[in-house]
Amino acid sequence: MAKISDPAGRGIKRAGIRDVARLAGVAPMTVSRALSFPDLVSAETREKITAAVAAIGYIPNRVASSLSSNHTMTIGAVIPTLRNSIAADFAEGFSRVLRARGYHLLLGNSEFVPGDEEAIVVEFLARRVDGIYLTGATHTERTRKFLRDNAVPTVEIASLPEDPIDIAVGFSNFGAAYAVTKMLAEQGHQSIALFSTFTKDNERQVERQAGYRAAVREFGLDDDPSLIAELEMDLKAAAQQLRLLLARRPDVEALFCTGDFIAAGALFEAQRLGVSVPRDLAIAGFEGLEIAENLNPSLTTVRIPRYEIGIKAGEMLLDRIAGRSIETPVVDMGFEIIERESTSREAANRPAVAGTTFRRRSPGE
Amino acid sequence: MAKISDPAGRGIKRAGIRDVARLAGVAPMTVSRALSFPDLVSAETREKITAAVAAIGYIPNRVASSLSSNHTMTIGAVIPTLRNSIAADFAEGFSRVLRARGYHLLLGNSEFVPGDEEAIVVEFLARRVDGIYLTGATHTERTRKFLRDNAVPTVEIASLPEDPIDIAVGFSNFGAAYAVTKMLAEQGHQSIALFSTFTKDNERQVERQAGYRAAVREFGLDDDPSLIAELEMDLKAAAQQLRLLLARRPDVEALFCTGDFIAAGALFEAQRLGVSVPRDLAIAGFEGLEIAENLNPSLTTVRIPRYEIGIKAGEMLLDRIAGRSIETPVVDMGFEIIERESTSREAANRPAVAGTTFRRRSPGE
DNA sequence: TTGTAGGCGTTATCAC
DNA sequence: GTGATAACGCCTACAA
Repeated sequence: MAKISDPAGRGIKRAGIRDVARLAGVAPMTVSRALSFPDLVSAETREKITAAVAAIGYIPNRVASSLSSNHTMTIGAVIPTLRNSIAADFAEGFSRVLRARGYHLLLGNSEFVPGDEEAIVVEFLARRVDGIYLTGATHTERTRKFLRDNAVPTVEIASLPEDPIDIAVGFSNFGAAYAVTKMLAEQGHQSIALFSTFTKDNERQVERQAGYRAAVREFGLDDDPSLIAELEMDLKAAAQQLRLLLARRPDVEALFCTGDFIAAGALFEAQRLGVSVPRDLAIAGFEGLEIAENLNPSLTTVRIPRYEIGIKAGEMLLDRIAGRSIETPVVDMGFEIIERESTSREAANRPAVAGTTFRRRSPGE
Repeated sequence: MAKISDPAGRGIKRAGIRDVARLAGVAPMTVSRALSFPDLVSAETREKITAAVAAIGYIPNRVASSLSSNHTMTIGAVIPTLRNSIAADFAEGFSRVLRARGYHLLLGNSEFVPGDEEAIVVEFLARRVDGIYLTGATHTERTRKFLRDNAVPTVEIASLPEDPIDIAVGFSNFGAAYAVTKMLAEQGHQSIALFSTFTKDNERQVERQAGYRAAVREFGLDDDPSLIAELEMDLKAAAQQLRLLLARRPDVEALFCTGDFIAAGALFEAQRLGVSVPRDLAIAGFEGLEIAENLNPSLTTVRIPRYEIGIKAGEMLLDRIAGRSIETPVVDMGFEIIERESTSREAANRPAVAGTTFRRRSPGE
C-alpha cells in the first residue's frame, strides 16, 4: 500500500488558487469567481479555469474562505446520544436538508449533561458555526446567554419551549402522554403505571410525567407513587422494573412506557412471567418505532413525526440563517396515537386485531 | 424573547485577540501563547490575560487558528445511515475518543452510495479535516486516490480490507457468518436459509454471504439458491420474506439473518404463523444488539464489539495524526457467537435455557 | 468581464 | 518570558 509520509500534512504544499490562476492565465480573483459564481465569468475563461483546476487537482481551501467570508457553511448539533435514540432520527432528517443546501454537520455528544452541552456549544462558537441545533429545551443559563449574545441562529428540537432561545420544532410531550393515559383510563383502567426514563435534565421526560399525572388527576385514577418508576432506555432495565412493579402492585392494570424499547422489554418480561398482554396487563409505548407494530401483541404507541421534525428544523434554521423572516418561532409538529393489540380489550380473547389510528394536535393548538 | 437582529452575523464585531491583548497590556502573541501553552507564560501575565478574556467574553476564532496552524482538529466521518444501524454505535465510541482529545466530528451521510461518499470526502478535504473515518471498505477508486494523494490519515471501519487506504479496524464478516452457519450445521440442520441486507456496494454483506456459502459447501448443506434472500434492515420486510421463504421451502430448518432486527422480524412473524422457534425453525441473528437477549425465545447472535471498534479506531487514527508509528494497519477486533434459545435443540421442549457463549478470533488470526 | 488592494484573526518564526 | 513581523489562502470592496 502507498505509504502516507507526512500525517500532519506539513511539507506537502497543496495547490492554491494562485496556481490555478497562473495556469489559466487569469487573476486569482477570477478563479474564485468562476468557482463560486460561474455566471459572472465568460464561457471562455470558465473553461480555461475548469481545465486548470482539473489539471492541478485543485481543492479549494474552505478554511480560508470561511475566514474571509465569515461563513462556515457548518451547523453544530448537540445530540445526547446516538444509541437507541429517536434523536438519531431527528438528526438524520435534519442532516439531509443541510446537505442539499451545502451545509455540513458538526456533531457533539452531550450524554444528557447540560454542562457538557455548554462546553460543546462554546467550542461550536469558537468554530464559528453558522447555526446550532440543540436536542431538547433544557440548557444552562450560560448556554442560552452565549447563544443570544453571539446572535447565532439556534433551533431546539423535540419540545415546545415557552421561552425558546431562538426557534424550535417539536411536539407536546405533555399532550401526548396525557392522551395516552386518557385513552387507557377510558378503557376502564384504574391503576395505570408509568415507566419513564430519567427526568433529570430532560424536560421531555418531565413533561411526559406531567401529562400522565394530569390525566391521573382528571380521571380520578389511582395515584399511588409506587406506580411510577424511572429507568434507563433499556430492555433489561424494563424487565427488572416490571418484576418490581408486579411485586409491589400485583393488581396493576395498565402500563404506559415513555419509550418503545422500554415497552418492548416490559412486554417480553410479561410473556416470560406468564402475564398475558393485554388481558392481564395493557401496555402502551411511545415514539412509534418500527418494532412496535411488529411485536406480538402489536404495541400501542404514540407516533412522533421524527423524520419530519428534523426536516422542518433544517428548513427553518436555514431560512433563519438566510435572513428570511420566521412566521412562528415554535412549531408544533403534533403526534399520533396508534392503538394496537397491546391495549385492545377484545384482543384479550381474539388476537391479531388490526391497529386503528387517529391523529391529534397537541392540546391548545 | 430577545430578538436576534442579524442572523448572518455581520455587523457584530466579535472581540478578537487584539482586544484581549490591549486590555491585558501585552502583545497578541502573548495572549495566543497563554491560551495554548499556559506554561510558557509567567503566572502574572497569565492571570492578567485570563481576567481580560473573562471580562471581554472572548471566544477564540478557530477558523483563523486553523488557517494559520494548518490543523482543524476535525475528523470527517462518512456514515451510511444512523437509523437502525450499528454504524451509529461505532461512531459513538469513536466520537468519545475524539472529544477527549479536543477533536470534533464532521458528519456525512452516504446512504450506501459510493458516489455520494466521494462527494462528501472531497468536501471534507476542502475543509482540511485532519483525518477521515469511512464506514466499510467499499469506496470509489477516485475516493481512494484523493485520500492517498492528499495524505490524509484515514480509518476504515467494520471490515478487514486487504488493501486498506491507510488503516482499518473491524472484524471478519466472512469468518463470523461462516461460524454461525457451521454452528447450525453441526446442530444437524441441512437446509439453512440466509436473509441478508443488500450486497450492492456493501462488502460487509458480500463477505457474510460468502462466509455462509463457504460453510454450505464445506458441510455439504442444501445449496438451493431460493434459500437466500436480500432485503432491507427492516422488521416488516423480514416478516414478508419469511412468508415467501416458507412458501418456497416449507421444509427449511434454520434461518440465519445478517442483522438482529431482521431476525427479530422473522421471529415475530414465525410466532404469528404458528411456526415454533426453535422447534420448527431455528433462527440466528447478527450484531449482538440488546434486543437479542430479551426476545422470547432469546436470540442466538454474533456479538460485534461495536463500541470497542469505535474506540480503537479513534485511538489509532489520532496516533496516526500525531505521527506515531502504527504497528498493524488492519486490526481485527474479533467477534463472539452467543448461543441462545432460538437455536437450542433442547429449548424445543424446555424453554428458558440460559445462553452460553464462547469467543473466537477470526480465522487466520 | 476582469483585476487590484487589503484584510479576515490567528500562529510560526525569529529576535530581543 | 515577551514581542514584532509575516504569512495562512481566500474573499469583500472597489476600480478599470
